[in-house]
Amino acid sequence: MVERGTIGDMLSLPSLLAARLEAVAGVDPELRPATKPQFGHFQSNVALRLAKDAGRPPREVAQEIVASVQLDDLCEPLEIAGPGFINIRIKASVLAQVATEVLDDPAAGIEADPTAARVVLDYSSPNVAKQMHVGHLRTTIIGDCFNRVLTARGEDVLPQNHVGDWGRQFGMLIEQVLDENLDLGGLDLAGAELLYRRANDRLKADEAFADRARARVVALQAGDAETRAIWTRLIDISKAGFNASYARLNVLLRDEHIAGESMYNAMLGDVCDDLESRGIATVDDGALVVFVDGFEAPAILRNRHGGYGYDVTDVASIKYRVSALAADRLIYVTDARQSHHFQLAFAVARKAGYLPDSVSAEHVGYGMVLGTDGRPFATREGTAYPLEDLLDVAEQEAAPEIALAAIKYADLSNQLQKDYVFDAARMTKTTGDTGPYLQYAHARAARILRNAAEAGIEFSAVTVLAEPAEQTLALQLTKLGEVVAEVAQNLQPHKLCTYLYETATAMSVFYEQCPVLKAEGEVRSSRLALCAATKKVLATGLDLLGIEAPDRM
RNA sequence: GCGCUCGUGGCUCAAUGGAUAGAGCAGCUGACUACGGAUCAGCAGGUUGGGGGUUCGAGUCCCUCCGAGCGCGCCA
Repeated sequence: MVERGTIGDMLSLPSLLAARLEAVAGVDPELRPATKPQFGHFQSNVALRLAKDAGRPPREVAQEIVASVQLDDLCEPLEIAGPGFINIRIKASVLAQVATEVLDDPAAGIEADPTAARVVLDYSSPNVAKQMHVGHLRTTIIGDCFNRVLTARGEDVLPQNHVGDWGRQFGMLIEQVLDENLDLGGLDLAGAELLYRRANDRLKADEAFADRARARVVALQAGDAETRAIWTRLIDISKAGFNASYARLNVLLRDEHIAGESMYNAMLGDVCDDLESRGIATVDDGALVVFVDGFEAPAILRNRHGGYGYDVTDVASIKYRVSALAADRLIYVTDARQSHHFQLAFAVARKAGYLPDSVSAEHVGYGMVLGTDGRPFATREGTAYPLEDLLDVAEQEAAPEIALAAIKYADLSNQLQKDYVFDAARMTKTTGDTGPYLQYAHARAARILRNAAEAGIEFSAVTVLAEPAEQTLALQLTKLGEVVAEVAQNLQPHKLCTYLYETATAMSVFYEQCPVLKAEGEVRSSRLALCAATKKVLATGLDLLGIEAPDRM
């Protein structure tokens, strides 16, 4: 048997194996999950690499390692295969023990990062007086997932919703409100968007109106009371609309996370003055700009008309988040097209000293949402597709809880930078690699546990793992912690999706091959414990994706 | 013109420089008086866009070409 303190309490099973192998091999054994079941549970290729330097046959080197490594307490006898791979199979009793540890751990094996720090996470960022559209779906879902994953790792996550609540569009909006003598009390976000369109149409057609709109922007910036009051009302109307969408999406964003563009407005002048006085920013062609090595075009802090663009706003946001919010890590979740902009903003902030080397800054760029025709998802008129309508489309295929799971899983389960096709019929299927399939596997485990409870059958630990399907599932359950750690580091949610899909598949195979309630004695109680651990892992993992795991479907 | 992202079965996607490139969908064969089959088992389907190179080993790294999408100073 394994001594107490050698598993779980101190080291995860893979770390323990790696440490024992390294003690013999002298280098990191690069332990990997086995690529096929017949190769065992884990494999190491260390002999292949050592053999090259030593000028000896790889299998001979592998033999030496196998002969001297101490793994008898954890593993079946090691095997050497192919050109010199060392294949490792964990003992069933050890698998049972680590599976039980997952069951007993409230965090299901997810460990806090000892270097946890403050993460400022920028996502969602809708625009005032516009409904959220398909483009906001991804940033909101992805950001929400990062929020949950990083929080689970013990990070101090501070969401920042960079709402578009400032800029020239407010001149025309407010002027249109005044012209129409509009009662803002009866206006919702959809109505505000119509107002936006009316104002925008008129701006193009009516030069006098355009002049008044420009003057209104000046009044807004100068703090004119009536102008500010209308501006504030438009923001409140928009926030109510955003919150309705957030509630429907079941994401964690709240009003307190709103840090709109207007918040940085007062800082922009100071940033410009600071950078100009230190010679970092220079006047070029009438604009105040910063040239950075590696970038052909400069960042434009202030245009030739004295206006501020989004380069300087994001530089200010970096400065603010590092100094005032004490960020140790900055993450911006926006579409991939803004990649260049953020690399430039980061470079300017580094050059200015606003972003010290101790603080990391990452732009997570995601691809577009395409229709089934392979083109950007848009309305028939070619305008952006409203988010609420998109949810409606999915809910025509499945109940809201299922449809939302389908959408989120489809969004998170492929590499973020790729475009993906929004195919409501496909993503809501309950077979295959979909959100609903994962929910179903969870519901199956829940049903068995429910039936057991009704029958008064008790269980406590995983003790018997005679069947291959049981072993595969048990091993799978122990990997949640490392997968979550990897996602927190690399910000790739699809890795978690893949893991959960494999877990659901392992559960389904177990379900077919290993009757639980029809079994008896210790086998039954062990299988019940395995079901409980599976339910916990699936529910925990789905929650990190922002997906609910109902007990019944 | 420069830069970024991408190119893997009919379709949608995986794959830390490691073994015979894995899944799902669609197609075909099977398994239901069931812990609710919203499932499972199996078959078929691939010279990883082309060509070089590095390596014991390349879908992965380097070079080059082809193709797709997106960016490239005063909109955000």
